[in-house]
Amino acid sequence: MKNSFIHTFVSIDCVVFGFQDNQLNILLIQRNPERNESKNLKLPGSLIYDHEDVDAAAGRVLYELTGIKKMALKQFRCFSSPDRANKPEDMKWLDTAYQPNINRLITVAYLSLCKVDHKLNTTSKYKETKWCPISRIPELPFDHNQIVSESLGEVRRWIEYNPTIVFELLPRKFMISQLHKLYEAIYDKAIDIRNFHKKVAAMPYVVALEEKQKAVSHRAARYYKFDKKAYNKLKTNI
Amino acid sequence: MKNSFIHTFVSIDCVVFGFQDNQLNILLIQRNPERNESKNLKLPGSLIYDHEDVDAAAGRVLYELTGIKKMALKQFRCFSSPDRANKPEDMKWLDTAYQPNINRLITVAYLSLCKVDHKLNTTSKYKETKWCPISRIPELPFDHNQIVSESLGEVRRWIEYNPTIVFELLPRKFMISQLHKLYEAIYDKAIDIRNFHKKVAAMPYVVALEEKQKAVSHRAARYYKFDKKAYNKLKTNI
DNA sequence: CCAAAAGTGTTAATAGTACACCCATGC
DNA sequence: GCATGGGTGTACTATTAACACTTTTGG
Repeated sequence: MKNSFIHTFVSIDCVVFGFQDNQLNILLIQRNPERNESKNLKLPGSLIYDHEDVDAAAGRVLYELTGIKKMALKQFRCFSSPDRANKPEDMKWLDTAYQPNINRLITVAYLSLCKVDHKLNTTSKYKETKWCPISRIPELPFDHNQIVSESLGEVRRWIEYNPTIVFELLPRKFMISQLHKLYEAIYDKAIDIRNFHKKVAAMPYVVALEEKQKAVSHRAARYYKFDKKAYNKLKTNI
Repeated sequence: MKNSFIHTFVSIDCVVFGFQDNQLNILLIQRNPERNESKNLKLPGSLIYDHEDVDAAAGRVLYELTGIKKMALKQFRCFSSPDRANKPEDMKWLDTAYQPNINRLITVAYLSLCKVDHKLNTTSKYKETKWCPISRIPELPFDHNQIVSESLGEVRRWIEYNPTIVFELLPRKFMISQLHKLYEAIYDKAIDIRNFHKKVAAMPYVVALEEKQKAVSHRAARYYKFDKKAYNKLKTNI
């Protein structure tokens, strides 16, 4: 090679958020499922195939992981430091997982959102997965810790111009209290519950169901659902 | 190659905005300076060197273009369609400008902002440059038209969380009317001038100078400047 | 009747929008 | 004195923030 332009493999890595125990969690996978070590978790990701663009690759990885064909997905940044894949253990893993002599690897980071109670596809290459609270992310390979640390801000920005994506994190039927806790987790601050009720009441796309909570030792909460049609109608009217 | 993971060159492309004649303009360069054809303009960009990450490459291109070492810069999206570099004239240009047989090329798009009266570096490889109004961008190579079409929305989002970047587009000393026209151009709508004065008055980092316009056949406008220290102080107080 | 969480209204402050006239200057 | 663009204030509206008690239910 005469010049020194990079000629490189390209990967995508997904920061998949879930909501559990009133906290945001991130989905991590075991890098080497056979060895069940700790300190062996990473973000789900993949090299990109010839026929794909990066969005398609992210969609593929998420499909393999969750079985969902069109998950909410957002590209947020390309990570390309020349040093990002030169730790010995990371190079060794690339050798065996993909192919030897990957000298450089840039990655395009994606956000996605997933209901934690969704059954994950354990027949795929992602056999061992783990929801990990964002406050306790272990040491990860490559620059995955940096990717994770930039992701929450991106989720907040994403919600700014598409407030409906938060419902990807909740069950179909949810209670206002769940939505409330979710917002508190995302923005990491207390939100007044009365103002919050008012705010939700102003969202025509959050509709009350007849159904209520059962067998709880306090006043039963009403269930709500997200109505996509109502949202689209709202958007086209603006 | 046994498998079909992409092994590719990577470039960056910069959408450099300028403000001229009350319109946003984008800086385009002649692809082949010797042939001074029309329909031969492109976004400034470059392949990435071994020692660089994408931010550094964008900084390098902008430095070569403008002579400014640390231009305001924002990565906004990776463009990676398998088809993006397979028009015959684009492949031919890659052959001569870089090297033969570049089978695939992904690019990372950047935003930047530049004062249009800044002298551009015509001793570099970017000899022929042109400020082109965003309403009249010609047909560009690769997917540069798509990149441009996504860029204005990104500029708006950029301003959302860093309102100071707009001053990159104005002279050091500017009049409220210039700032006003700039906002109108960016948001593509009329903005009431009285409310705008109020808004500017509420920005402690826009400070009035003693100096006024001279030799104009109407009341002379006051000059203002952007005070970065005042902005940083404000930010740390929040 | 008590514990536990659900649900509900009012007021104050702030930010945003609409709107029209006088001012300074050169010619 | 007139044409040109500069600069100003007030009233209305919408949005956001602060704040505490009653309701329902199971045990």
